[in-house]
Amino acid sequence: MGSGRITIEDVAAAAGVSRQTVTRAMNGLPEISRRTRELVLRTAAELGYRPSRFASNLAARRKTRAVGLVLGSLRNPYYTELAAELLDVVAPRGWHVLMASHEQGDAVELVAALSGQADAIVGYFPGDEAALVAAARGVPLVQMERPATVPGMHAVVLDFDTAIEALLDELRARGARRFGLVELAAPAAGDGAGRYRPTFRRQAYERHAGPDSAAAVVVADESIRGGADGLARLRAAHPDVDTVLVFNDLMAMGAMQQAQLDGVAVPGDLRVVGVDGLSLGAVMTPPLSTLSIDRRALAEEAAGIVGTLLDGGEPPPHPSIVRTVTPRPLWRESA
Amino acid sequence: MGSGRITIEDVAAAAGVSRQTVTRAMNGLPEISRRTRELVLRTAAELGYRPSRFASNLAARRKTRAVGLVLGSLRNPYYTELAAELLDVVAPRGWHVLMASHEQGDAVELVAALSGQADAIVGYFPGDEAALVAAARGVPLVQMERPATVPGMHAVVLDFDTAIEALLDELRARGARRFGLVELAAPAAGDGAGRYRPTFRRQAYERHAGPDSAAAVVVADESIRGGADGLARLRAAHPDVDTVLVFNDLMAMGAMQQAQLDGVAVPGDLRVVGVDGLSLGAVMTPPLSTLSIDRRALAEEAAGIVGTLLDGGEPPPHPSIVRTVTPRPLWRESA
DNA sequence: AGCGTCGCCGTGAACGTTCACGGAACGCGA
DNA sequence: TCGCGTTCCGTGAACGTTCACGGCGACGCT
Repeated sequence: MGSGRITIEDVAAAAGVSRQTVTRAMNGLPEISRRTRELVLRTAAELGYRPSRFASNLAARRKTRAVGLVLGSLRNPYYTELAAELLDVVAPRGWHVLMASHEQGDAVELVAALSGQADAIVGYFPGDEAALVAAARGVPLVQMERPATVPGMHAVVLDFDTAIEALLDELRARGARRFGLVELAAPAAGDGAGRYRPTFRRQAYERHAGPDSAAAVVVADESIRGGADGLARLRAAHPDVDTVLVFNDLMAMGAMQQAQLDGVAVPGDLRVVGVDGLSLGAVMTPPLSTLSIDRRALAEEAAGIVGTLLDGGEPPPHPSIVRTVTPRPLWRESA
Repeated sequence: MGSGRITIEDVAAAAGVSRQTVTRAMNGLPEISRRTRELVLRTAAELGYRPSRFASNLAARRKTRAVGLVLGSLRNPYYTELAAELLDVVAPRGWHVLMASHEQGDAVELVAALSGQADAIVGYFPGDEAALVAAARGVPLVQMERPATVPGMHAVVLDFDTAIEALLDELRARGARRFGLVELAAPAAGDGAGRYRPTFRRQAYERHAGPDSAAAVVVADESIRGGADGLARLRAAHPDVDTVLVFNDLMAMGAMQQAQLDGVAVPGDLRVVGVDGLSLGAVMTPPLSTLSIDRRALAEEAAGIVGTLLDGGEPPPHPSIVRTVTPRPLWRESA
């Protein structure tokens, strides 16, 4: 009983063999007899021996990569579908994925915790960028839906300006006269903690929905309930709104539910369109129109950045790598 | 240019300082002057130095735990909500979570890959248990919804027998006369790869739904589309079925969608009840009744097993630890 | 001048495993 | 008996970092 941990030497001593023989037994290597293998395995089990994965990986010069993924919430299908895509993208390369969400703590804490276990961290990081790269302790950060402004931080951003302009044009062609927006109360990709800052979606909306539409904005929580509540408030304050854009699909589902509750016909009385492009939107009644974000593309761009950062030339190519993905309208029946 | 990797010594040499000074600079430790810290940081960046997390964790005697989580799919909210719960449960303990899903490969491969990076692996493992524990190379496995039959494998199981009996009783009280079941084609928790084996849900159904109901079973894929397709086939073959139990909520959503498409009133003409208890079921029209699985309890039991296994007395307490969770009906309007 | 303190920096020795060897014991044919 | 191959097993030396020291100037105080 040295200083706590049971090492390979303890097992070797107890079994009356050498280190190397224990290794052979544990890892199923050849050059060991059936008898001793079983002996070693048995005594290892009795002692409760558990190899140190750190020592093992170090000694074996294993180059296995792990990327941390920080999401807003695992209860929002958008994030989990993004996670699914990222897994699909990085699995062929043999990378592992460490998961974390904002529900577990401050982004800076999450990054700090992850930095010891991951070779790169991608995802949504609210908070001060400088603090984030400091917490990362040298492991590269790839931020989503927010441009990178400090070295060490990279990004894949969404071009909402282009996307929302096109979306609103088409909605007008379909008869929309008065727009409204259900905006996010505490932007996941925002800057300050707790402090509200208009999201890129809102900025694009206000730029393209007409001068009088900037007033028809309510903020709501990022949940089904929040979306329902938001729509109720929006309609109370602006009864003339005939087309509402909702921050994301989850909230849009809540909004549609609320509309149904209030006897408002969708899309007859009110056009509803979300953002995200969740497949679950298709099973709503009516199916939800949405500004679809190509999560596969997001994942691929992020993985691409990580790849060039990790496997690329020794010096980091550029201060910051930024790539862009443009959302596209997905017309279903709700608008 | 030793043998590829840039080590701390390379940086030290390039900066004209010692190992320890580089460590101090990289980790923000005291006992170093401002000048040299910046010098070291700069040369480290130029060289593209990236500390080995394995060496670091080993030398620092860090005891950070990581648990692997193997799920069926990240596109099924049931799994991701379970993941969310597990994260919530283990985050306070400071554990990390490595994510993997069946979509990325065979469970045995996943376990083998994860075993090098995780201290324990929990989740859904189709396939031969012995092969799984072999692939785990000593790291404990906690299996969900399937009892453990070999040492090294532990489990948290679901008591569908009790739950489904109660469910069917209540459905009969509500007027159900003829039951049907949409069963899973390729059970995630099954035994063989590809080879069909009745799930515990089906076994319980057949035991309690009456002798004539065993025939009214169709198998379908684990997806919304699969559920829709399954219901269509079930109704074609058994038009007299007035109450259908669907393997999970995702498939049940598809079934409801199909019913609506076919002009079948739910619950008027057909009662539909799923399994899982997804919160998203509440936004369906009509809201989906379901046999709710307490994912928080599942996660807590799994984490509990891992905890006793890892922190417990040196010898593993028992050949196998098995804990049970009982699903409970969640009545909404679809039944 | 002597002494203690403080700030900065460097040197062995871990940490727990795997890799590349080398070597003993045994069997077998010539 | 010798030679040779097989099978099994053990011994340094890595792997790349952090920890616990110890050293060495500079400075201030008595």
